[in-house]
Amino acid sequence: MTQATRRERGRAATDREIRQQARALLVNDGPQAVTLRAIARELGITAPALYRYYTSREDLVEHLRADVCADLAVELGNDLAPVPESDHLGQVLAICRGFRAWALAHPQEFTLVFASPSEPGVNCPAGPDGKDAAKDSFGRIFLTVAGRVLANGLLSTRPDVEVPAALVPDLERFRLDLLTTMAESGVDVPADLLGVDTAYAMLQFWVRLYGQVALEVFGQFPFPVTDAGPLFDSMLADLTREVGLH
Amino acid sequence: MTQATRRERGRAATDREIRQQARALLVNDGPQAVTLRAIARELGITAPALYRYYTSREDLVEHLRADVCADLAVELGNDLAPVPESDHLGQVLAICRGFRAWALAHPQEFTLVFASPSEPGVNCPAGPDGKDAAKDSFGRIFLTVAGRVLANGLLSTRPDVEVPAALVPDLERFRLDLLTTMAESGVDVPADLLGVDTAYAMLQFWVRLYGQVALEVFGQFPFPVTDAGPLFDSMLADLTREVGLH
DNA sequence: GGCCATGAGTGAACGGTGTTTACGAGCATC
DNA sequence: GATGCTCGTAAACACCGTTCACTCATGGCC
Repeated sequence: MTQATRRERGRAATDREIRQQARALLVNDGPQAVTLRAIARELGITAPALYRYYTSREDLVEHLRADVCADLAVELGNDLAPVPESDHLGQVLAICRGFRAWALAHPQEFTLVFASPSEPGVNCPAGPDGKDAAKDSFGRIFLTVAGRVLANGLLSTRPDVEVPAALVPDLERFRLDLLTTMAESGVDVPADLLGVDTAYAMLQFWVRLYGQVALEVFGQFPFPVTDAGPLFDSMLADLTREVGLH
Repeated sequence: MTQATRRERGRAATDREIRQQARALLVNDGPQAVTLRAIARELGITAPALYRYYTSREDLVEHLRADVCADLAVELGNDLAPVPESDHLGQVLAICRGFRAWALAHPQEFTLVFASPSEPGVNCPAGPDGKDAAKDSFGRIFLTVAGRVLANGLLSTRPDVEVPAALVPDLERFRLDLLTTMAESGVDVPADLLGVDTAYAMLQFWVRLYGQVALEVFGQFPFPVTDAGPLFDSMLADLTREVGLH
């Protein structure tokens, strides 16, 4: 079981503790509170000791981002679990509502992961294939649901919206990426069911979902909204209707 | 002209300089670089002197937010100027594109003003009427354009989308707020042209505009996008079509 | 014109931060 | 048992926001 040596186990344990405490500070007191000295204090060690685990504070925060993503992924998985796999609309609604609920419940984490203005490549510790390794676990769960919907031929792109020509090359790459990712997740999507138009529809879906959630988290309504829930559901209904999901 | 005394003029001048330097630091080196000591250093004074002007660093940042808003408002005004007032669609496009361009060109400022996770009341120095005084100048310019469109009866809400019942009270307040604000801006909008459904449409318009811009600024696309411009224009076309603007 | 309150700015200090460096104790291995 | 490697410490440096006691020019008032 634990082939790791005694030292390795100890190291892994404190590493877990570090991230755990960092996370607690982030949630309870905001991002400016996640400070090396505070983390060390909670663990009963001194700040420089943390440099045995992370090269800098920013490095730690980066790993924190990945942790948050992973947690979000399992949380969305839990939201998805009670919905029967055959209820495709229900699954889509569950994951979208789950994402919103998570974001509203964890604004600090949401900001850290989804609203940090950083040039690409700095923010995300890219995996060996150049992809964002951290957010992948989160994206995968979205794509698994989307894949199941696609595999059942439940999506119908609107013929009246045409894909902007300038986006076609990017979308083509996205399409291939989707197909491989879905295949990895065990969902077999016939390639002809996922055209460039479908990829475009998925992009637009995400844009609106992300946008609505971000607006809610940052409270950027043009007037005080007592309950944004119905607004979100209205948007969600519009969204599912537009992609032909019923 | 300058009735102010010598001291008052000096005070106002250094205040301007403070905000100017703070702004420069924000733009060039990010929010964490706008530090009291750095600002003071640039001005050739010491940090405690800044406390004669602002009660704390947070207070200064708050005023910085207002400055940014005001600048955004005048910039949008400039974008709007070359478009003839009769070209309503052109005005709407100009202001939306202007907002996007500003956000992409000033990500730090955008984050500061539009993506800071803060409970309401803390963030914005509310005016005497309880409204967000800073963002008002920015919202007003949007509303002026919207008002002109409305006054000409160019908006047609879709009959197939119904307003969520839970939002009606909020929307009613928003509607009245809109009418008074538009009247203040010199645009006379007949009250019957701005129903709750129209207010809802305007809300949705803003949600999608804000959402798309935020997504672009934070680069949260599910795949690398070489040029997001066409995507934005596509969304904008969709948006104007949905509100019946042609 | 002289007086004095006021207000801008200073310097030192306190407690906090990230980070580097030199050093010591303990574990794993030969 | 000696050796080397790893985790952790203590001290130090350079910053940061903020407070406080202090100067000193300014501006209103007699």
